[in-house]
Amino acid sequence: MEPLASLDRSTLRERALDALRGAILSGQYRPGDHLGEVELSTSLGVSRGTVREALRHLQQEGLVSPGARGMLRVNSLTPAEVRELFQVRAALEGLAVREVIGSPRREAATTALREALERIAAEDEDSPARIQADLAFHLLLCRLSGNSMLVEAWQRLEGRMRVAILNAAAWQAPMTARDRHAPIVDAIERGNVAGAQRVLEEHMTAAAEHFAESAEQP
Amino acid sequence: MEPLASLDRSTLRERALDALRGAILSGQYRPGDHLGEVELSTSLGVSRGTVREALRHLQQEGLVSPGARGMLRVNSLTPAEVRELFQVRAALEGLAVREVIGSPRREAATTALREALERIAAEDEDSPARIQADLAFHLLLCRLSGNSMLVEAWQRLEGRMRVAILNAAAWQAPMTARDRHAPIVDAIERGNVAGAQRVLEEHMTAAAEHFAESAEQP
DNA sequence: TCACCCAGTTGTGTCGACAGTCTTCAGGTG
DNA sequence: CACCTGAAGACTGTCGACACAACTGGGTGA
Repeated sequence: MEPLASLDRSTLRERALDALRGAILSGQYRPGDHLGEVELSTSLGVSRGTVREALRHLQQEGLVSPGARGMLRVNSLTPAEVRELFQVRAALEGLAVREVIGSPRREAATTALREALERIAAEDEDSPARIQADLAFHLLLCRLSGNSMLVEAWQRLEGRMRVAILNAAAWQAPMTARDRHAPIVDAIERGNVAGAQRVLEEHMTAAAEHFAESAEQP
Repeated sequence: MEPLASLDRSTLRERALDALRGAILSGQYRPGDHLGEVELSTSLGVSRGTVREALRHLQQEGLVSPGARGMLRVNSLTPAEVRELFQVRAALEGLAVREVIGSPRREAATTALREALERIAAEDEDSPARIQADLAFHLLLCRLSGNSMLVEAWQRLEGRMRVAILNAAAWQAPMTARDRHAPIVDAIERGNVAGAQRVLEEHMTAAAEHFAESAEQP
């Protein structure tokens, strides 16, 4: 007789948060849509206060922003903001690259990054899972730096990144292609700080332009 | 007859948030202290729900973190986290420096930064106002980059920075001295990217060590 | 003596209700 | 016809109460 699976101890607030975040990131709510507390609480089957807390959390994540009379709306990013966002990402991941290369665990790190590369390649192009794998690669890079504050800062940007990606109706496969990411890992393996940073920078700039352009013609 | 001053339209939640943040950052609550919803709501004279929302906000700011049974406690940082924090700051402000130097408004920026420098010097050493002015200088640097996402990312770190500073019982005046910051502005004025970044990096490293050491012997 | 059980206390989690505000629109008034 | 006025509707802001889980301390039986 197998042991019982441990019970789900998450609070309603957490589950509501996940549900709302998922609904927004899956495109169920489009940028500009109004998220009413009453409507959401009835459809989720929880009280308004619980929904409210989840919405406030999403607000701090940057997925929704307050409009007139405190009413929350799904956020969207201007092309300029998209470019700015990827600049910040480049700065953060640049630090990550420097740290990874300078760390004694560089070998193990490259191995882990190559595995993440495989997981990207294993997903269908244009699928949400591929986006997830792509972001997971970059997050792993941050984690491998061993800098927990860096990881936190990056994760706080994640919501907005997903908004930017989501707004790009036409998701171009080349953006997640192996040859975009592999050179980064290669440079890390060789211990080439300048090279890794340059490749990363180029990747971010290209991505920024791609998503910024998509945001220009809604 | 002069026009009436516009009324304060802030919500109770915002005021509770400010009050709690101020209480923590002024040292009224020390790291590790338990922040009970009931206690706070009675002393602030608002309902638990309102306090609750403010606490959740502080949680996302990194000022408090959940302990056993979801009870919130005032956060403290380990020396390692302090060093990591300042590394991230260096990366972000490094980007800011690059952007400011590359922007056409570089002259106006240096003027503004020098004014901020004056405001630091105008405050008494070892005073909270001086810490405020110091942080304002760095925030201004980020703002002048024109990158709103950078500003946001920096501000999300601000809470934790203040925790780190607060934990350093002995605030050493040299940390906010003019000769710590002036070289940064000088290098920006000269358009010396590498120099500005190096000075900034040194400033951050020195600050990190200072605050990390203070955190080591509580 | 020690393990166990059982209130009592102290927290947070969640809810439903009331209050206040802004918008909208119909209707009256000059 | 333009404008002011009032009522209705749709929101969010705020509150108090109940439910529930975890720790605490003392009593009980072997």
